[in-house]
Amino acid sequence: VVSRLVSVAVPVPTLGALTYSIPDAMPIPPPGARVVVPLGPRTLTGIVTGLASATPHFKVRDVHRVIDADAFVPPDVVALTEWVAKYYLAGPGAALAAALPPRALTGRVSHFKTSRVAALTAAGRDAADRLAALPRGVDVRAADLPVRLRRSRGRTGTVPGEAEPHPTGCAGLPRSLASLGARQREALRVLASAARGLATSVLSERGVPAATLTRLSALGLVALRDEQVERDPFWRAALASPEDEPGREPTEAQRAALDHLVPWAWRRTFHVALVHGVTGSGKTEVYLRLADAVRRSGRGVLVLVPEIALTPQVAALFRGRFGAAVAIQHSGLSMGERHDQWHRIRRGDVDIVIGTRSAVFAPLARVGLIIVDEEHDASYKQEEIPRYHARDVAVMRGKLASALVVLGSATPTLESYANAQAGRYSLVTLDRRVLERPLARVDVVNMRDEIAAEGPDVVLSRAVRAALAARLERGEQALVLLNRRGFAAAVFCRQCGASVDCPNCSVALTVHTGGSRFRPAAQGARGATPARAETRAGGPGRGDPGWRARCHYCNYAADVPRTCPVCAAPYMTQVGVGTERVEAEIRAAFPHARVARVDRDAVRRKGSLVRTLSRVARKDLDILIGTQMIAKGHDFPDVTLVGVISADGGLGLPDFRAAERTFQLLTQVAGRAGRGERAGEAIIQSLVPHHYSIQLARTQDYRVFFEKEMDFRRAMRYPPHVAMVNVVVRGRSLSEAMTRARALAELLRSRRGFVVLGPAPAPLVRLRGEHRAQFFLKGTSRNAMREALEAALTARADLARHATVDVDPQTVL
DNA sequence: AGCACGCCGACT
DNA sequence: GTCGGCGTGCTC
Repeated sequence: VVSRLVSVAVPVPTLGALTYSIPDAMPIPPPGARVVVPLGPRTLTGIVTGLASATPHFKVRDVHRVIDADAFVPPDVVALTEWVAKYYLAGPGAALAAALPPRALTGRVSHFKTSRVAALTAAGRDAADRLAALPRGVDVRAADLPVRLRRSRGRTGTVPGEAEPHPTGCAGLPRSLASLGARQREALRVLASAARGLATSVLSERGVPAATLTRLSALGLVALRDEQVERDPFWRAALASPEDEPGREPTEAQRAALDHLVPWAWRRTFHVALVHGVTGSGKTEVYLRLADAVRRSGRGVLVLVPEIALTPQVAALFRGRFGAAVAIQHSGLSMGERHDQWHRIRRGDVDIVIGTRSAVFAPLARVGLIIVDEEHDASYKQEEIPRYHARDVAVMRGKLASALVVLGSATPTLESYANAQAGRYSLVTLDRRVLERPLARVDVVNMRDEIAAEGPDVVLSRAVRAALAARLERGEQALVLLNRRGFAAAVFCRQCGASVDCPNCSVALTVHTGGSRFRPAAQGARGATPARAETRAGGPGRGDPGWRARCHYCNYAADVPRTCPVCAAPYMTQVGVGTERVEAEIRAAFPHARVARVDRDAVRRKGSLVRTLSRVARKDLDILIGTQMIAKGHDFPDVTLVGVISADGGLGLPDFRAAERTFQLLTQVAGRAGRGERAGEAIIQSLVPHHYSIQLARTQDYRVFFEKEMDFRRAMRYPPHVAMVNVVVRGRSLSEAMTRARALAELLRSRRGFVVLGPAPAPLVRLRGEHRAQFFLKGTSRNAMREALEAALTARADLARHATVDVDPQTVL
């Protein structure tokens, strides 16, 4: 008797693969096919992961329906998600969900999204033609335009607004083209070039709001219809058209890199290469040529980038070089767009996929090359279940597909560089910038000296102010980095010392200027402390609606109190500088400079980041202030100065990667300077200027940093010297969390192959109202840790529900 | 994740 | 006296 049992992964985070039977009347679905199954009182869609052989000791239920005769998710991607589920101790359903477009399983059965499309009607086309025929700037008079429009009689169920061209220029026209506003005319002009119409979302990005279309529709000039369209996610990457020079010969270093990498790609065996190329060394050109070679050999290429919205250049370059053969996957796309792209890939319409971390699961066939650009970037780690690291998943996918995996960075993670040193990866080094452009000179300013000279409130050092002034004078651009958003980091009482904390989390609230136009009174001259924030002195907190205290973890917000909530003293003082404060200082110091800010608050609106970045590219901005967002791989040739307001933010954190993060950030941001013809300069402000991560970023000496940091990790037994797992346990009180954590840790301590450290209260001891305790597993055997954890979490499901397991944690807060 | 069951506060 | 809060358990 042939087994008619299948394993099905269901979109339920904590559940393993479940066994169902296939009724005789149905064909056995292959791995990757979707099936509709009953689960308790529910009915949901799952993915077949394979045949189930065992004779179960529970009653097996029938599959309701087999949706796909063939794999919906490619079988190798199913295998990859099974590996992810195991490695990261997530349920197979959760891992599979990461590989599917959003709501593929949980949404409605219909997977098709429609777009509202606007197109010109006959009358609209007529009107657009007439408008186009008019010379620009001519005042349009009603009498010249014999188009008559009448309002809909409003019969229900019909398209409102029929228009009819009037035979002659007749008097008494109720409406005419002359009455069309500028927006409406613009809409007609834009639509005239799109015979089949344009999606309203596209139109709104081009400055035609939906209201205008509704109005034109009522006038009968535009017809609105709902249509299933192939959405083009590239329209939003308006920055696009970076200067691509495909004809240019690769540099000698690029040639050498390709001579090493291309043969590996031909070999069709699994191999990992680390490309360590300094900022501006032309890694992207290597990727493009390598991708071209692999694509020509009939195999697929997967390109992972940290965040497309931040670095649209790489995607745009690939799109420019390879055109429609490229698909894009990232979180900035609408659900419909992501869905479309996923299906394009699955159908085999493309052979190159570019995307953020989730694209590592793209349903691309015959993968021959996987590129992980900026492999050090923290955004490759997903901080929700399944807590996978896309770089590591990429390596595993390469292994399963016998593909070449290329990891690229100017500041590789210790993990990757250690693998290269150990010979597990090959190492390709590009240690010069293209065209022999020098790396930026980096200076470190000791802020203690500045404080001594200028007072405790100094934000911009004399060196940074002078350098900014020089850039403005020369018409060059500057980036100013501070990796902390908001205006001030905390508010505290100078009488009793109490700080204003989040009621739900164990953190101080951050002061924001709020969404209002309000700018802090920054009337000070050079060296003044424009936004010195004391409530009694007219700073924030005097009931000004612009000032808010916000929690960056749970979004709690309150007005900044003017008196101390504890002792009622009116001496609330702000401490710690954020990007909003930096912006205020710079605007005060350079009132004529064109300044913009980029951080998560400033770019909340869709497209505003792209707009700001393109303003930099167009030289429409002099100074760009921002968080690490501005440190990513941008290529702005006229930026000759990078200022770092404080390099110290990360160094105080109780995180063993603090130094590595600081070194990476400083090296990367310094790499934004001097990429064009003029040399660049970076100035780093710090209270601990002699810290090795700062000093080695100054000399931009990766190798020395690597050796030094590896020594530290070895001595302290931290990754990559050992493997680590972090377990966070939650409870209503800290003692409850600690009790649970102790019980779980005790179950693990009896095992061999690793050690258990803790439990202890987590650094963020309270988060969103929950108390948190944590412990670590450290050891050389991931298998031992995984098996022990699986056993412990299964044995104590009551504890497991309050525990979160993070394998290879990137942050231990 | 849902959805049910099951015990403790403020209302018809 | 009930409605409903979410803690706990279960889903092939």
